[in-house]
Amino acid sequence: MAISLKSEHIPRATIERLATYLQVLDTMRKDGLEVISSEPLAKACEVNASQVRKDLAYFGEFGVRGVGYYVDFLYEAIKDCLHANREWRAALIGAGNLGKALLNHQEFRRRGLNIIAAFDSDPDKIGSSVYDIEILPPEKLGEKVAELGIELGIITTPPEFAQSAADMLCESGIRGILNFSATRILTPKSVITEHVNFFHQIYSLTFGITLAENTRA
Amino acid sequence: MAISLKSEHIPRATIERLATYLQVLDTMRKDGLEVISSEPLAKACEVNASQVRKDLAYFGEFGVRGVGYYVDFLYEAIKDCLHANREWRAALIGAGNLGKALLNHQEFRRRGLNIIAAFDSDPDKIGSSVYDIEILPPEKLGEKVAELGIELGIITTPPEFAQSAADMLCESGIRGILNFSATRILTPKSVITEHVNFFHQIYSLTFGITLAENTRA
DNA sequence: TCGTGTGAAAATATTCACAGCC
DNA sequence: GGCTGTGAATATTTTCACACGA
Repeated sequence: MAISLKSEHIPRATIERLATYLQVLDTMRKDGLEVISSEPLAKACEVNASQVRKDLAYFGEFGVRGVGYYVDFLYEAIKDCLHANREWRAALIGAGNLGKALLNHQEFRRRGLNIIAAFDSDPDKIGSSVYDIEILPPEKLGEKVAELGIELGIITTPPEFAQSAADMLCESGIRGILNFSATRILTPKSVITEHVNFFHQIYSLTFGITLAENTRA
Repeated sequence: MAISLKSEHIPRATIERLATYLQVLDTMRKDGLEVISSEPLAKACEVNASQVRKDLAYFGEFGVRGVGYYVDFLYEAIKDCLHANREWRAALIGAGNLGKALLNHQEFRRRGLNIIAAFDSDPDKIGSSVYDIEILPPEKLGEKVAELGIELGIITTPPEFAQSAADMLCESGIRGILNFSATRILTPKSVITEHVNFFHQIYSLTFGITLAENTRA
């Protein structure tokens, strides 16, 4: 499917919601649901129904008036919108607990994110294999990125090594970085960086719970 | 420190940014920096300087005019704002790869999130220990939550078990849920749920990279 | 003088309401 | 008849610009 943007700028919040719609549609698809309208889809995602329609309208017309959206079709359409309808190859730096868990995260593979190379500077780890992926020394990064056509980098190192991992990834010719480390990293504008910080949600919980307790009182 | 809200409603985006400020201030603190002004702090977080000041203004006045913010003081103040200045106890359901990684995630402990109980329905896992935490059968959940004063639940099960894990957590008297599973879960309003979905960031990357490629052309 | 704290202005995002189409 | 797609109205968030205080 050819997706052409109807608007110059797409809000970041829209991209995040599209990812949520995908997740919910995936569940609905597995449950054998064939058609869904914006109202129940919105409810499942805890957003407003016109929000759903507006988000989709940035990219095209995917529904049928009077009917709703065909689940399979919409699922594929949104994947197209996000350019998630192809394999994306990634290299991971930092084979600690989290890194190893991500290396074996089936959900990534199922959705097209293939982590096909892993790096760590610990000599005890180098040479060992984690779920069929050999841990290589960081010096091999540039070589592997070129050889395997890797476009994404995933950083799961301790914070003190995160920036140098980012620098190496940028130099290797990668296009985007997913940073799971407990620090912010800086990259040139040509490399897009996304930060995954569990404390966003954790503090939303601690704040929200305490707020609820205090307003109830 | 006593924090009193200056405004009824705090934007969710503000809470997320406060979590980011904390992360950056933590790094600055480790680097021995004592005073910071909104401008460089904002730059490190990739936001606008008045955004930083406005976010803080929801909670109080933490700076010194003409000087800036004392790093240590601001760090503690923000933790107070988020109610992150105390231990929060959590139970984890689903001792797979990701669950185990989180059980041993030092960053959680260091920042006050203690996962002190873990549950899994797999008989092969029950009774084994992951980093000193014994894996218990789900039937023990209610008992442990009461006994240990657990307030948060973390779901790391496969998607098909996530809702029932959520139901059990709600019934056990937990206050908030952090859902890492690949599906949305529904909870009563009295239990706050936060969804962690790595694909928010992954799709932001795939979308952003492809957009950059196309507009460059 | 310098940088915070904050109303006012601008920009952005969300929701409404209904025309249009199946 | 029912639900999408969308312009217009609303609400929210961000940024500006400057008064204020160290």
